Amino acid sequence: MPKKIGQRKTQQREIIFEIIKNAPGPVSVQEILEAANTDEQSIGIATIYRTVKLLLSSHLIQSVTLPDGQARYENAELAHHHHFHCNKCGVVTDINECCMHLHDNEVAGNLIESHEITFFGVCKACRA
Amino acid sequence: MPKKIGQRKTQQREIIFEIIKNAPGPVSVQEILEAANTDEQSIGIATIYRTVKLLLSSHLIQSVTLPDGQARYENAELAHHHHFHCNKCGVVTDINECCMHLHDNEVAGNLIESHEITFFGVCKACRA
DNA sequence: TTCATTGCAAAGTTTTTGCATCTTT
DNA sequence: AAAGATGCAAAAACTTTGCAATGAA
Repeated sequence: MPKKIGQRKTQQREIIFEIIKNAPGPVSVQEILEAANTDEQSIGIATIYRTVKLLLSSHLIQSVTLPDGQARYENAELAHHHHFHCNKCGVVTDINECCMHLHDNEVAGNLIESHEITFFGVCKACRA
Repeated sequence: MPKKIGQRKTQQREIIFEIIKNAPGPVSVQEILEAANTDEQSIGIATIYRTVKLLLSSHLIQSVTLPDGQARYENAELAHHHHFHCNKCGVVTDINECCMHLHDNEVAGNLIESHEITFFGVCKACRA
């Protein structure tokens, strides 16, 4: 399955896609910007926004909108999972367990095809 | 349970809270602004933003983020519920049943304080 | 060499803040 | 009268866009 990112494969696009793929949870544009700007490399904010849009329309990443209203992006190839949002530090991480068992695919007369769960609380690090 | 809105009860705060409470669904800041500015009354945008924050921190309203990424607000007194988003007609409805039983208030080392679930599928009307 | 892509800076949007004035208590 | 709340306008924050320079093919 060839991954096509725009019409040309550039260093910036590779880096941005890698950052999103390797993150422990969905990342915001600000988080991508910080990760993309190190001593060795530097990517402009406009490129980040443009690349995120490009990756979205190529279905290589997908957006996750949590109840905090902040848009975040994650690799589109991930298995079914949910998200945990720390009320203290704001970090969002993936939760691979799914405690919902939809034997019942119907709720209140509606046919359920999928679901998204966001947990809120205090993360492992903030509890310490 | 007395409802305290800030330290003073003002007309603006009453109006904004009423708009949110009486709306048929969660409303955005823009929608509140439009509803609050009629021939008879006029409320500034800064007051809307300030009041929404105040109502949120007083837990009189809560924010809901629909798949369009826009932040919306609803009365917090609605019982614990979730949302169903119809993939066909786009309508969002409340789901009053909660099939999640968090006997376990810890997941992957994180302390769980609350959760939100969004179901996606085909609504009752679209199935007909 | 060609032309898509980048980075900067300017322009749009959205949200917050400072401050003088107004209103609640 | 005192102190919180409002409205305006300015400022800050967040996104998008134009354009000359750059770099992938």
